[in-house]
Amino acid sequence: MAKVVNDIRDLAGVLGLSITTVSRVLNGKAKKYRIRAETQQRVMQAAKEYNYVPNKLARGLKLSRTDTLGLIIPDISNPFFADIAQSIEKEARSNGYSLILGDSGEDQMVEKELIRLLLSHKVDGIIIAPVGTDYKQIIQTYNSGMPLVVIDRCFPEIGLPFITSDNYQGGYDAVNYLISMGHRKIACIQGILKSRPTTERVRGYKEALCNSGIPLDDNLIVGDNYNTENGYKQTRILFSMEDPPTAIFALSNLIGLGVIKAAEEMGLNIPENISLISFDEQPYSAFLGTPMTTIDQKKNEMGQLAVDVLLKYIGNKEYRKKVINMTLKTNLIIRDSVKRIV
Amino acid sequence: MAKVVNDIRDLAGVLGLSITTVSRVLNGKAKKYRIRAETQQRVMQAAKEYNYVPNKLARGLKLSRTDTLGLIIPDISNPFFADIAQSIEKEARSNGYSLILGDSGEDQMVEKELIRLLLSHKVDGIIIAPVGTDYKQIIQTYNSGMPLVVIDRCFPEIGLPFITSDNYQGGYDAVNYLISMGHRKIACIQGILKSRPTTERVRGYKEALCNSGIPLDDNLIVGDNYNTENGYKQTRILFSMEDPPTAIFALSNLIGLGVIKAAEEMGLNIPENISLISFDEQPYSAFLGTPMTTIDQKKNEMGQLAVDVLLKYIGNKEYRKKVINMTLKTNLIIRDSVKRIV
DNA sequence: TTGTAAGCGTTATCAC
DNA sequence: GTGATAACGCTTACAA
Repeated sequence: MAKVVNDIRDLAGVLGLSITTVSRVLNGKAKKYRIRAETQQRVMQAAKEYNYVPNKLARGLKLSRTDTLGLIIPDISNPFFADIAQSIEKEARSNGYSLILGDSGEDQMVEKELIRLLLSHKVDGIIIAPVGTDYKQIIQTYNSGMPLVVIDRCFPEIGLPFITSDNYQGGYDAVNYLISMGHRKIACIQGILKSRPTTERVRGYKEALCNSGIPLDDNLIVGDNYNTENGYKQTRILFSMEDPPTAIFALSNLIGLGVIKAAEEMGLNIPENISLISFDEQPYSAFLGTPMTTIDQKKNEMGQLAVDVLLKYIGNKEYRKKVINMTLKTNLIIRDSVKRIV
Repeated sequence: MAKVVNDIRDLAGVLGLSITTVSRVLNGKAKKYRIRAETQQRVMQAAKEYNYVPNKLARGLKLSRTDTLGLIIPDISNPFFADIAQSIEKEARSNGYSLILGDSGEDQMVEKELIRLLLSHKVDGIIIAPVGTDYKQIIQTYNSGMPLVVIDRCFPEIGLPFITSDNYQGGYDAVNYLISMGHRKIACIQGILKSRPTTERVRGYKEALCNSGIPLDDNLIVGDNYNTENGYKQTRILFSMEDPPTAIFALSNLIGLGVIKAAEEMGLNIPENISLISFDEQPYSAFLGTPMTTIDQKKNEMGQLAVDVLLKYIGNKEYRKKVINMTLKTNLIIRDSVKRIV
């Protein structure tokens, strides 16, 4: 490896060929231009030998295509999003795309900044699980022509393509199960207030109660964040009431963990003193102090579908006219955290 | 917003200024070139109004700098790496860098492909938690001049900058604690065999035994992967022996989960029948069936330091001569998964 | 079957 | 104070 090759120009120089020919071979257009088999061989071999790596900046500038997707999520340390990110990265890569990752930290301002960054990096498309409260910039980005798919925290009212779980049904199933186990005083600890997963799960919660003729008690619908602290805090408050609920419906795995922490501190046993059902199945769900009854979401499918839909938008401008809205079934996993009461 | 501005050229056109002037203002070189305050105002305002986003491809091509870092990790669904990724993304962004994420899936071939991709995207630097067995391409990338920092799975023998936990001390502390609780027959379920965290933790394990005069039994050192399945499988095997260990040292949080699963299936109680201590503290560690005694690593610090060191390499070519090797203290968190025996 | 040259959107060098 | 222009590395009409 005597000469160092930084360029397609260098490579062409070494080979005594023109840049054009080298480029054609490297891009698999050899037969289209009837390039001699021997020439082809030599080019391929030299590229390998000199470890030539094409410059995607230059390529992108010329082709208006960077082979790069952007992903924005609210919290990668939440295993729900980590799993989604993993399936997205895998699906993207197997289609030849690299992934720029942004973690908004549930912060609207950071989300805005991240979108700008992705635009300036000229990503070919964006997958975003938004903070969930303000969609102005997202819709604007979409309308500017950028292929974009929303996951999890969707805004169905504004015609953006999205892929999400059937949060209504999940909420309904969870609460209906609690009711079938004899519970009537059921609390709901919400995630971010105006986010779709929260509103839909709460809608399912209400509908399940209603269908069983259980009157709604607004004092039992509490909280405003998907994180552990919120689960902890709200549980402490709920159980300082004179007539606490017999069951809690936690709207995320992290909230569920917070409930457990609070219960432990208060010397309350799950499910003896509190029944608990939580959104998001996790590897550890089965191994908790009380194996937890959960609502499982199809995270892998969500990620994969998001990429596949996005790639269709990218590959076919006409496809944009079809607005894709997918809703994925959830799955109730029954374990031991809900007690049958009389 | 009548005219759509895609370009600095368009922007200059709208303003009736030259591209040069606009570029200068936008890059904060206004006073250096003594650009009139009014002109400056007009440029800034128009950029905002027309929502001009600079093209980082063109910029990168010109400046040989993309404001982009690459991160390669073996498994983002492992919360240990998810946490690290989060701190890296945050630290990178707060320094003006975007992050390209690759998940190698513990696959050497994928890792190679990902490195190539990062190179072709012309990232300014790379942070990598390698699969851990083959470092040929990594060292080659480093030697080619690419700023690069290795985390977690380091190769201290080859002079690459790295940041890792003090895995030896962590292993020593864990096993020493088990010994102090009366255990003498202690199994160790390893992660990937030649990876540094495994070899170092095992070294700590051996040293602790040795210091207490407990003879080494190679049959108790088993397994070869950081995942749950390995923990499960090895525990099943260990407890099919006629004289099983009284304690298990699990070399990752996922392995620990596998141990729990196996124990449950075999009707064995933790810590009554098996004592367990596991590497990696997680949010759920305290809430498991038996709250788990763990070795905590400073994940946030690791991510932050990795970025900071990398940025120094990027900013100062001379800095390369200093090879940075950092080792972060671990922390034993005692809970209930280890029983005192006589 | 291969080569020449323009252009992608920026920034930096030189000129005015 | 401001502007014209070359160059970054690549792809692709257009030539030959």
